[in-house]
Amino acid sequence: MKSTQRIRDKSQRKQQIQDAASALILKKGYNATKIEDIAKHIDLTPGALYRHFKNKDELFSSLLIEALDILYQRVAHIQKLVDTDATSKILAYKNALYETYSEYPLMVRCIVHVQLEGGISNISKEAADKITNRNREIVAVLLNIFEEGIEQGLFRSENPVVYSDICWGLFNGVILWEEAKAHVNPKNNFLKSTLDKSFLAFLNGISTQSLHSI
Amino acid sequence: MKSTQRIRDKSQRKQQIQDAASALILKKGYNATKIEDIAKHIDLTPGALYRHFKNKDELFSSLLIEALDILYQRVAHIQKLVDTDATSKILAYKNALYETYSEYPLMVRCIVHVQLEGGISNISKEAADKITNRNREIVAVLLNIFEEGIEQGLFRSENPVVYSDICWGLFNGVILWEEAKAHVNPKNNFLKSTLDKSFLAFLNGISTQSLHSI
Amino acid sequence: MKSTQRIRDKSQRKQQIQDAASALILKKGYNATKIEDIAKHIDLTPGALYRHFKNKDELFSSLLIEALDILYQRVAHIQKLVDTDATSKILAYKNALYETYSEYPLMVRCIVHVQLEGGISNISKEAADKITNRNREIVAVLLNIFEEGIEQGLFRSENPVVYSDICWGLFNGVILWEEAKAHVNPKNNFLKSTLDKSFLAFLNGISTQSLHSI
Amino acid sequence: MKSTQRIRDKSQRKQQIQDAASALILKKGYNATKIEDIAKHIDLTPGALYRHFKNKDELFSSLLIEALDILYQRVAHIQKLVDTDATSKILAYKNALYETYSEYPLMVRCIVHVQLEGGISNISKEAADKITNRNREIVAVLLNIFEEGIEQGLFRSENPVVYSDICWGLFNGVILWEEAKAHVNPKNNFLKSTLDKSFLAFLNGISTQSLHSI
DNA sequence: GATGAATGAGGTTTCATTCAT
DNA sequence: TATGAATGAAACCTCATTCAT
Repeated sequence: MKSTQRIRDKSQRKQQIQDAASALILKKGYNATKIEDIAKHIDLTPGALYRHFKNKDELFSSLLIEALDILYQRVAHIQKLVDTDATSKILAYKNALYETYSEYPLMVRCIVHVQLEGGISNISKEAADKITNRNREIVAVLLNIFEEGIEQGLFRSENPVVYSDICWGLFNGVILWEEAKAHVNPKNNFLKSTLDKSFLAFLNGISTQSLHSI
Repeated sequence: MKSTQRIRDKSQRKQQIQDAASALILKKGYNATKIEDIAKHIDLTPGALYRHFKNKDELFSSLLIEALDILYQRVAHIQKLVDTDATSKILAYKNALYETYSEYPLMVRCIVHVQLEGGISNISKEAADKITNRNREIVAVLLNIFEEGIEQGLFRSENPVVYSDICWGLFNGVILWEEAKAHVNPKNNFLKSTLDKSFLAFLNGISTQSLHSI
Repeated sequence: MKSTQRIRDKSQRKQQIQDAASALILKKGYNATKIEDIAKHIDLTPGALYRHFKNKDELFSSLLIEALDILYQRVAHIQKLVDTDATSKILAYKNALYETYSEYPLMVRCIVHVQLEGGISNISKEAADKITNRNREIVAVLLNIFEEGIEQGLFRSENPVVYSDICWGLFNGVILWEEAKAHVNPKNNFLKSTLDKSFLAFLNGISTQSLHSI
Repeated sequence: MKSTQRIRDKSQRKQQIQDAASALILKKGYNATKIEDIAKHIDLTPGALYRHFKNKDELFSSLLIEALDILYQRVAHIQKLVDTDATSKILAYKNALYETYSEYPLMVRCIVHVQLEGGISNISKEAADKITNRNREIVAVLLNIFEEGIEQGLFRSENPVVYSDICWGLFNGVILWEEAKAHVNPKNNFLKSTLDKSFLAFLNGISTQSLHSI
């Protein structure tokens, strides 16, 4: 059907724009990435781009929302796992983060950008709310796992919010730091390995029993 | 003496500009902070600002350099401590980071900004080099402590670079995350406490013996 | 075809800008000619101008490059003339200079401006090199003619560089002087006539035989 | 006497400023030479400079006026020479030009600058008139010599204005051209020699008899 | 008389966004 | 629906000139 074709085309084009934006922002930073750059990168004109996204911030936030949606699907699934201890769930959570980051490498940048700039200015309330809520949901999962782990006596007794905050800080911080190092010296990319070790160390540090896997 | 007065005036004015810039960037983000905002904030015209800083990026980088210089003095001192084990030194390092951050709250933002934007564009080579070198020196101290700790058998055997990378990621990540939370809800500011706990957990996780202090 | 139309449009607009710039600089001088003046003169906004020229100096240098390219074509052709003595070739060279100047009256201004300001600051290395090289090529032609004339015994024996330097000084100097006079009193414009006489006098002065044409 | 001392001081300071301005403009061009540069160059402050010159253009024009006054004294003297033929007088005129230029190397730049920019904007009517009148007087001397030479049958019959225009163009043009060459390659400075040859060639070209001196 | 920080007006340049074609 | 030139609103930055000290 013609209309289906159209919709697919439109949707593909949208994806194309997002990919281009993602790649360029990743390389040059948000402010250094111009609308015209993005358009040119996929043989489009600035005007055409505005048929798909209301403005630059809306395009940017769409990247974040997409990543957060995928991430949510992945972490939501972890909650439901049975026969899995909290420690493994945290590691699964970390893997979900990492996998989503692999597919949407802009995810961390977006999150940090939002933190640095205190939000995204020119987006609809809906988009802003969606980001806030998804964030909350995603963090809530982590919180739940820590609560569970503490209840089960696996983790030392502590406010689970503290644990979840540390986890998020650790993830974003390590990604950011390793990205920066990889940017300077692209050959030595130990991102995944460092990330894994950081989580193992942290988990080991809050566990009531020594983890053999370390 | 007149000339002394003048020098103090000039130096004070420079500090004033840096303070205003720091406060505004902290509140609104780097790009959203306009030269005119900074100037107005201290009852000055934009032009006057350029007597003290060659351009916006140079002003910005001066904030980072100042913080890094102070930070370096503090961490350099840690290296020389005797009768102090590696674990305590890491905690001292973290405290140095936190204290410097308390005085120069923009420090973390700057570091992250530089990582996000891939450097600062309009600064002199000297300024850029200074930042790079100070950074290297500061990280080198951390690296040394970890090497020492591993050697002494206090920390599990691992590439010390991994440990130092995790530390930096952890510090920046936690600060950033807690800042963002405090921004949304200024009353609940658990930054220091969460940071302390994160380091203790991490240290505990990599220690060969359980740390009693946790 | 649409694209052809577009290209012509773009190219025409570029020409329009150059014409406006040329006219205004001729009237008011380079520094007194503002980007906004040029834009207004052709019902454009300053910003639109930057789609065609990277900056003011690049626009300015484009005027010079265009003139030098045309000039080169004209003088290069003279070299190849057979059955033409060196004296006639010099006169042909002078005519080429004058004709190009007639079409690009900014040519002399540009050359002199470059000499006064010691170059053009904000242009790409390519543009700067192009100017330097074209200049060299154009002067080289004149040099060759003088070498030839000296060899043929038409001109008194002398370093041909001296002759060519004098010619260039003479041309630019007379144009500049007559332009200034015409500026004060537009009615009495003897530029062409004075230029012709100056070259005849100079050629007569360096010839081994009296030139009947004077 | 105290007041005499003061006046001398003031006068010396003024000279100092003029010298600094001259040197800097010569090196960097008029627009690239900032008031603060000039002041710093002689350990002065911008404010102090304005005690001696009403504004930048007034300072600039003072340089021109001083040179023109000296030049006038020198060429006026030539008119009164007896037992000197017109040809020698022209050469003396050229020497006066060159000598003045040697002492006030900005002279040619100023003249050309005025021609390029169509005058000097921010100067008093008196200053502007002084420049115009001195110029006229100086040119008048040259004109007289040519009239005399034509009358005496030394120079070919021609409108003497044409001859004087060519002379001025030749002088300024050759100086400008050679300055530009010397700027690129300071070692090969043939300014004086080329200038002399240019005048000899020109004079020979308009003479009714061959000049032996060439 | 000197100082030099500050002004203020104006310049160049940038770019997200629009809109006639 | 796509085009891409143009807009327009700011931003950064410059510097001759002033003026309180």
